Amino acid sequence: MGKKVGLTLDNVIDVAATIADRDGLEAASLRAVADELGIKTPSLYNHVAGLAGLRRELALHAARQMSEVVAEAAGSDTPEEILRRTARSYRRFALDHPGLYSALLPAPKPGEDDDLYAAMAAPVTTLADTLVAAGVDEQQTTHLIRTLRAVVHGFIDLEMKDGFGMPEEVDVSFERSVDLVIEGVLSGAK
Amino acid sequence: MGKKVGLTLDNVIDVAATIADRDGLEAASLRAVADELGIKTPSLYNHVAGLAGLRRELALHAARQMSEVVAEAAGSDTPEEILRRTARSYRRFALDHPGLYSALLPAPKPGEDDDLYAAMAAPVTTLADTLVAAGVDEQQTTHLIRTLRAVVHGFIDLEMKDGFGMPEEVDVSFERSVDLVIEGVLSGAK
DNA sequence: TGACACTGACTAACGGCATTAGTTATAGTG
DNA sequence: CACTATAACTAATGCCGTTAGTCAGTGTCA
Repeated sequence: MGKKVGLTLDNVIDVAATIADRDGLEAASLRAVADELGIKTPSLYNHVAGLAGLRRELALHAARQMSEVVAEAAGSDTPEEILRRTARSYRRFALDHPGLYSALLPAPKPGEDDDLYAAMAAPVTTLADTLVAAGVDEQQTTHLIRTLRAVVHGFIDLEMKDGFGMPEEVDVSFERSVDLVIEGVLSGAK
Repeated sequence: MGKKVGLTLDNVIDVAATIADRDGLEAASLRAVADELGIKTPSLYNHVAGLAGLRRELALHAARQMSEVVAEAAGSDTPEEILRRTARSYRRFALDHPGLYSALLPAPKPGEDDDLYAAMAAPVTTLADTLVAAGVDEQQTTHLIRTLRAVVHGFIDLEMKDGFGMPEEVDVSFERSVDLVIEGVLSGAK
């Protein structure tokens, strides 16, 4: 039968990411990915360490893309604008790639998977630098970043899982949520 | 063999909730619940509509408990204090019952499961009433509640999935996040 | 060029889980 | 006391992940 199809890890990840974004992370099973690639499930083990490995690769893939997206947003004028654009980009990525975004949680423990941990920490680090550069007290940044992350992630998660009743004006709500927090963060402890 | 063990729906839910809170929602499988109850998996179908049905019952159970918890917090003096206590109670419930809290998402679509929808809407409705009573413009409450829910849920979700790097002072961060948002919400558009 | 190891596909088999269909004994009701 | 509904059961199917063992094509090196 078919031998040496010439499959690469990137190939596997791309297919898995597509399925995850289309049908949800759960749907990106080894079976589904293998079928889509035209191979049998066990053959995937030559590229990926089982389902857990596939999930890990997806998380890494997502973290890298997210880092790029967030890095692009860092090229603005004022700190407010940087934070606003970062938040918007973050949400846009999540809505465009719900499967990949889901793969981003849970995070690994600090000592457990250094590569993944570093990749996931990158956007947060960028944000931290921005805040410090804006004159925010370094002691406070930890708390402030947590607030920002909480608002943005919470909003996205509720939005994706349909936790909001009325479907309209969600964009407006997001803008207001982000503005409110940014304002509070930058004025409160400068 | 053993017949008529005298099992009730509440029994099933209690066991499932215990497993979910101890080992995670995923671990509350039909198999695990049946084993714990001393019956075989198919027998559960006499009490619950499969795994989806069990999850639905867990969500309903969680929503009712959450409503109680939130309702208790509504008995404070100032609107600020009500909101603060509500946020704290919400988080405490999530940390005490991580499995049940997970079952609370995703929410059903408005027309899909009216009982569950109503149960899950109750805490939000309580909050909305509180805000309006505090003099917040009714037009704005939708946005404001979304902000509050986003911060609280986002914080909890990141906390539970270990999305925060440093383990210490998470309580402090939560208080600051909530205070910041409450302040902004109540002062911004009163 | 030809032997040879490596790679990456395969088949076979197992175990966990959810689900459905069909069976049977118990418990409550007339 | 018979009858019916209930709530347990067994048996069987299918999906999924995983492991072990097999085998053919690919590239390398003497």
